[in-house]
Amino acid sequence: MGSIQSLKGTRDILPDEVAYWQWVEGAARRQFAQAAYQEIRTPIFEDTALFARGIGEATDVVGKEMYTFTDKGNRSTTLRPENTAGVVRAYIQNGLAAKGGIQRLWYSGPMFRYEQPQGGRQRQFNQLGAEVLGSKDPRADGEVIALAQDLLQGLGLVNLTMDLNSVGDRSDRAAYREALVAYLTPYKDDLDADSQDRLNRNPLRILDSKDRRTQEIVAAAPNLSAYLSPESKTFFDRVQQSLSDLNISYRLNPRLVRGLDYYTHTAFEIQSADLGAQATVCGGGRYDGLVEQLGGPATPAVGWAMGLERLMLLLKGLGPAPQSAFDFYVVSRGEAAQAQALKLAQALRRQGFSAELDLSGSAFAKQFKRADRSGAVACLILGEDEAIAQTLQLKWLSSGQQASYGQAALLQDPAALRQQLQQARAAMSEA
RNA sequence: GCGAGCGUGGCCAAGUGGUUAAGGCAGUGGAUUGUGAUUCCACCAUUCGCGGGUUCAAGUCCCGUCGUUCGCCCCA
Repeated sequence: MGSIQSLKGTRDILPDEVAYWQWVEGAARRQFAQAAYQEIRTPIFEDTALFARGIGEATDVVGKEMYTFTDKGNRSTTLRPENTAGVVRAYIQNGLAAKGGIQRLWYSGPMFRYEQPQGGRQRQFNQLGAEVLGSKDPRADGEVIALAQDLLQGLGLVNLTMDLNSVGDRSDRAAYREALVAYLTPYKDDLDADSQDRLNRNPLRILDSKDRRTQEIVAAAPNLSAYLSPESKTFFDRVQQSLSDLNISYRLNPRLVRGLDYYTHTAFEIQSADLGAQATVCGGGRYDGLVEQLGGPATPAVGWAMGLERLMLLLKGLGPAPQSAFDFYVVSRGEAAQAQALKLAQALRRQGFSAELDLSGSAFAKQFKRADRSGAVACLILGEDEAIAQTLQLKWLSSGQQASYGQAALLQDPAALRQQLQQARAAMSEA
């Protein structure tokens, strides 16, 4: 080879695939606008301390997956591995809390984790996310989850399941952690190696180990739900109530423990059986302590993040992305006609039509073949004869019908032309 | 970071040590000097991810390396 390749775990999204991305982005943008969520764009790299403090030193994301480097000013800098910490930082720094009320935010963009790539997992990947800051109302949890569900459903994804759990507040978890460690310690030697390691560092993660022996041991472990305070229990009940009010189905999973330390109370994951080991399409929950932990005022919050590459894998399995057909393909032959075609294409675009100009200069037969494949609704033909007469032929590609127009006359009534295109398009989609 | 599989043109591939690396799709030019299909012809990899080794001989065997796929870990 010798030529430079994209780095491991990164990939190009080529024009054919971009149709899916634009489809998803458009749907998300509309959905968020309807629910009064505003877009926020934060930097792709941040102070390393933001993630260390926000996500938690003991997590795998911080411990072994961050792209961290020292910049020329000797600052420890990290490519964001997720965006909740960044959004919270922006919320605090820009005084959004002081504006009062509830902030509903969404974002979309690349995240970076140094991991072994696999289907549905890359080193640079894109997440779409929603965050509601400033509400401790359990309906906020319901709203945010419904938004994710509606978006996925609107894209035609129906074979998804959602797991739900409450991980309680900080003191609930501390009490549970103690009980869990007490239960697991006698079995220490029977746990898988990773779980043994986690016994001190992050024991809750042992709950969703995939190791069979560990699973057997964990099956009889004390349940987190038994350690929830009455307040936490009530809150979780009300979250579930709001989900059933919204007709959202879910499965209670007492083992669901998410890998980022900031989660409190609600935790959920939306999964697909069609993604192999990377089943989670969307994950999130409540993080009532994070804003304060990062130096802001005590602020309850709830949100989620969706893995767009995983979403694309699912959508590709369902069929092609919807695309609107192109209006005109312009073919020409002869110097004078070619010049006129160039001007014609521009005039069409200025009237709001889409027009692709054939630049090949090859035989008409070849140009028509390309017109056919371009997906255009109609073809405009300018040859030597038309150049002299200042006319053009308009050919409807699906019916083959063709008519002659004066070059100036074609655009005299754009509304009528637009209507004709619409009719031809409708006929195309019927066929 | 660990374990296993795979790497032949833009894409899909045949090839399992012996002279010139099948075939299909796509592409380009032509048969058709002004009309999309079909058909036909021509062109399209001095080289099999990369580097080294074994051999008279390597796409084919060995080692390394890079990439990729699947699983673990973890997550979106």
